[in-house]
Amino acid sequence: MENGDVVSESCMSHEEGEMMLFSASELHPQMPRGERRARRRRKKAKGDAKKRRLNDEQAKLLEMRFGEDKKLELGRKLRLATELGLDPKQIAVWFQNRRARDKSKQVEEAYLKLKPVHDVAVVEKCHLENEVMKLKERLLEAQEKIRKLSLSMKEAVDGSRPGSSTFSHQPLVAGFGVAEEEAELMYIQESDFSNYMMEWAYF
DNA sequence: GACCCCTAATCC
DNA sequence: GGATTAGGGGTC
Repeated sequence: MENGDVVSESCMSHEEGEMMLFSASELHPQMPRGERRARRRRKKAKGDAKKRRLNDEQAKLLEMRFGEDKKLELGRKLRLATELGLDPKQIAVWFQNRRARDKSKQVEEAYLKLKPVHDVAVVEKCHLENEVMKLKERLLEAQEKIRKLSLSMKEAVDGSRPGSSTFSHQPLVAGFGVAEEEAELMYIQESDFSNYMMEWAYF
């Protein structure tokens, strides 16, 4: 189709039009209903207006000029319009649409660049969360062990009074089901134990 | 008033 | 159905 050809009338049915009206209202909730109707009427009235498709040469030159500079000053617009035999408004619209296409392309490229980075980060996050869960479980287990040990030690200390020394060299946890190597740790000076428990309480 | 954004209409 | 042209509202 050459520049200047008349575009045929819309083949959209009334029902289709109403459906489109609905989607427009969803996306432009701020637009009053009356205004939407008026807008549709205006659009329909302009159904006879010419919609000019640019020919290859015009498109090629516009692309070239766009490559030189994406913005369009008044002088440049008028010159281009004369050069291509187009309405200056058309030139402005073309540049506007071209900038929009350029922007969406850039957004798409940025997305494609960021996506793998994002995906790696998600996997890493998953691993770290797993790690945190495991560490929390270990911490709970350790806290439980400490609680049991402190209880047994307290009982042992209480049982050795009165007349007991400040040192207790008995294996305090023997008989409480604690592993051998852990039991060895139980030869603790009573004062050290108290200090330790105070620190633990502080935490 | 130029520009951006969303959208409809139309082309291919 | 994607690409293109153009209308129209909103913003600065």
